[in-house]
Amino acid sequence: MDTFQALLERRLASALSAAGLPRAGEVTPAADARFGDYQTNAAMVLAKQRGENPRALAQKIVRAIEVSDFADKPQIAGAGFINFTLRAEAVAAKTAALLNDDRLGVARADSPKKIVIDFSSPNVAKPMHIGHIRSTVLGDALARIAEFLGHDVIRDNHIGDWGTQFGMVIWGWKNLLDRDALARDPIAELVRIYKETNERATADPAIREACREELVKLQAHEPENYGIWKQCVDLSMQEFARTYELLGIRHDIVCGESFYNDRLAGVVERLLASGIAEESEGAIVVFFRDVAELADKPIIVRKKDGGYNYATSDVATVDYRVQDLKRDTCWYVVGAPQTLHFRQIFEIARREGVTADLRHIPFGNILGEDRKLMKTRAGESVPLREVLDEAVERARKIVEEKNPDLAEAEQQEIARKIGLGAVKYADLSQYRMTDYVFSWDKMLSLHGNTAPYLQNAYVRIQSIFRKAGEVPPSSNISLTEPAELVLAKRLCQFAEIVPTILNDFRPNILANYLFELANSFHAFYEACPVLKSEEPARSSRLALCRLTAKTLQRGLALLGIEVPERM
RNA sequence: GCGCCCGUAGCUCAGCCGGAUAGAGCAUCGGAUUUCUAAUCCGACGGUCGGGUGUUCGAGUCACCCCGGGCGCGCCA
Repeated sequence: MDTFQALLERRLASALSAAGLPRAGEVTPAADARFGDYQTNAAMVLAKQRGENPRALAQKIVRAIEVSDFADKPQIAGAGFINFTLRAEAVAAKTAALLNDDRLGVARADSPKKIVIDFSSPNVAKPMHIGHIRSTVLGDALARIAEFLGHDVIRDNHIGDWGTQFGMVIWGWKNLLDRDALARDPIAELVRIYKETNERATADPAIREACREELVKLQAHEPENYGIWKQCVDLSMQEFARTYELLGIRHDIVCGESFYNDRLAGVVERLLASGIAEESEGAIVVFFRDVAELADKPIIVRKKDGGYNYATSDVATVDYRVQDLKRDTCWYVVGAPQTLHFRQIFEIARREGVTADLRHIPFGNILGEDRKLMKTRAGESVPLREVLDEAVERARKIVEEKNPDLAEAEQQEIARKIGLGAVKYADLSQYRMTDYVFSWDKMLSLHGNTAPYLQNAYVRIQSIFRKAGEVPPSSNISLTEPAELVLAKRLCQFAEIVPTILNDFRPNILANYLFELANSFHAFYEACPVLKSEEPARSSRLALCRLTAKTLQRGLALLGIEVPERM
């Protein structure tokens, strides 16, 4: 099923060909409703290329183009724009067709990719904190969208489960561990022993040395230390799993840093053999002398003490994803501060002949109301679980106040959908690079571009259907009121915008669309009574409601957000 | 020093490959309810898009130079 945009592009191409002109320009949604629904700049682009008059070229194109089966006669305006206005019957027919399409008109990708998405990536022996929201929620949404578009997606949790900090964790485990505390709250106890060990090591060189020895034993896979490490990983994973379950997020594989341990020596040998890496000041280093931005920014792949660092394991990770997982596309949903690191890693991969599309998808920070990095009063990062629990609790209070008659269990379930939806949407509705200010009042507001506002539109529709009782689903749609036409056109645009999200990894494009859809629906709801209207308007409006609900539900699902039936 | 990101209404933010008179929400002010969830809608007010130069028929968007803020840059991850 073609979108109107795709249809117009095809008709434009035919017209250009018939007029003896090369393909040029594009069809975009009109900037403003008074210019119709779609516009093309083809005449202006051609005029520039050929040094001809744009309006004359536009005339030529308009004479050659055939759109009368779904649009009014194209209008020429401004410097040479050609504007198209859809006919209401065509919009009605398209809307009716969408009702019977599970994909709501969204085409599958022409060439499906085999993608691995690296997202969330928390650190073992530390709690997930507010800073993990963006990677987790953004990566999950991109995975859902890519899958819906027909791509083959593997979700990989590249957990931080290896590194020098484990020397201290193991020393603390052996000397400071409180078993009861560990049973009560494993992560908190691991954090406590790590912090205390760190303090002692700072003050006492003997303890510092002992920690180093524990680390060396771990790296040699000495059974006791390896066992302690494994317990730390398992306990952490259990904790992460609870958070992911609450969020409704899953991974297909968990290949953390330790997964690559036995591949690191091989990576360095290979880089040395190929001349990509060289020895420098005792370390093994890759220089990028021929790349201007990287010329003075080498990267170490083996420390002078013989140890490897995360650059090494990231090179090994590229290998595994491309060769073992057979991926042609790798997305790294990792914060903006790591931009340089990934440029270096990708440049190494390029030198090794990797042709897969390696993409760092960076994002900005979450700020507190003071516009500084969000922290607790004590100056520590805010645990993610606390944020999510508070979101649900705040939503519950609102539901309780607005809808006291609902059973408590239902209130709780609604609160979960609203609270978590609010947190996710606050993140996804913003361009990923902007640092955004975390505000409970804003994200839980029923006004404006928020999850509850969108969920409310869905709920109002469900309420209509509950009142309507048994209605045979009709796809007889006639659009007479302006608000009906605006809503129907909006519904047709879903299929146009979804594929564009992945151009630059911007789920906020979808969020903005859904906000506008909900807006159009609310306007329709005010202007057009549904149940009290006469046939055939009643059936037609019910059909519009049904498609709106389906589109809201599907769109929010692509963002990882659920809809309640009441709220 | 080198590099990356951000700077749009009083506040919080949209604005995808350059396209027409730059849009929302909050706040402020004014309206709408015997009506399907007013948990909503409609309207008004509000802008030298940080500054400048350039490319272009056309620049918030592209290039270069400044200013301001954030972040990163050989042995942490």
